[in-house]
Amino acid sequence: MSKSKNLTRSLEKYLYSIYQIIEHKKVARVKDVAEKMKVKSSSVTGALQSLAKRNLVNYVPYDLITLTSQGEKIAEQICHDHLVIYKFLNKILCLNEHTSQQVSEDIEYSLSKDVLNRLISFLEFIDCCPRAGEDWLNGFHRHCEHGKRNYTQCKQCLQSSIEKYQMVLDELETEDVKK
Amino acid sequence: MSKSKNLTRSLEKYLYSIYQIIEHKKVARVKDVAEKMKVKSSSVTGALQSLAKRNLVNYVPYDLITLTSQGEKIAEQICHDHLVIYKFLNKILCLNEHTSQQVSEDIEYSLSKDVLNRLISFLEFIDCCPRAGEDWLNGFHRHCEHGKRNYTQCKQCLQSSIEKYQMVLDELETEDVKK
DNA sequence: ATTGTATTTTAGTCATAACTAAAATTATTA
DNA sequence: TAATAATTTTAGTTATGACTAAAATACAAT
Repeated sequence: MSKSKNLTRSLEKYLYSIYQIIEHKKVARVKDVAEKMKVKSSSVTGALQSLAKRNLVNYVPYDLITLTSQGEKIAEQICHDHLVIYKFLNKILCLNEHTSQQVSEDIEYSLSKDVLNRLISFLEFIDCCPRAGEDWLNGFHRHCEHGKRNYTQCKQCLQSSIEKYQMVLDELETEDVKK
Repeated sequence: MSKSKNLTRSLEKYLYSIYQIIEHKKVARVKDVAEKMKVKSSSVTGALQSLAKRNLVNYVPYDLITLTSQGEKIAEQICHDHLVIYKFLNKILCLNEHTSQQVSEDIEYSLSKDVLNRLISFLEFIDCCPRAGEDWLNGFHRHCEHGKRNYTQCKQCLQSSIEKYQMVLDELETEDVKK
């Protein structure tokens, strides 16, 4: 019933933080959330009351914090979306773990399902397209460092690509024959 | 002096909207901003007063809205960042213009210079790496529609890639000889 | 069990950023 | 130019989400 629509960005972050704390430390207390979110405990209480109204956490004053199944479902979704963006930033754009983590948390809430699905597809495609893959990404990372095209490396890359593609073609041929 | 640090997300959006309106219609009035931002005129007045305090707009009650050179500089930066994200969403992820526009506006404020620069590099790389380019992107767009790898198309793609790479290699060779 | 420390909550404040309704100003036109 | 229409501003309200300070509760330790 109560859609995630009503959830503000701030509350989503609280929910996600609680989920993570429970994952790591088994139980979550107000203090943990306050520390994680760099916020005062009193602010956490306010958020908990809001989340409880929306049936996402079981709020009992002075007690440990737990998520309702609904809250857990949303947190898992957030977690998943988060990971997609993290992977894109870290694996494709080759940003360090810390930056990727940070940015993916900030960004996530403003991305629609459309965009997230395209990112997932893109990650898949990089993995499965013979023209992309690890070595191609390494090419990109060199490009980031050196700026412009390096002729020697470009030649080497294309030569080994031709060999690799030939092999993939042979494999595809074999699979075709089997059928 | 007064850094963009003080600028809230909301005010940045106002600044950007004003900039765009001036670009398109030569002059900006409160009403235009209100319409563009889907907000009441009274909210615009409040924002203008805030922006004026930060020396980003020249606010004279009842008069036309103009940007200070400082405000213009920031707006241009926003515009630039915006375009980078738009291109990534539209050209690489192949999202339609409307979605790309929408999302890039929402997202932009949560991306650091690091990320934006990497996105720029990535767009450049897609353009200049012989293993990527238009036809490769088309491959990705097919992948988005069909889901998994299509053997026939994969074969065709690899075969024509081999030919293309050979040509690029020849070109590189020629350039090498010149030197 | 009482005292002292931790934690959590309540109550009240502040800033942002939207809103409505009414007043003020500017523009239009009869 | 006087009246009407359109625009803009002011004043006051609301919700979110942070904060502080003080009160309430829980936990530990003597």
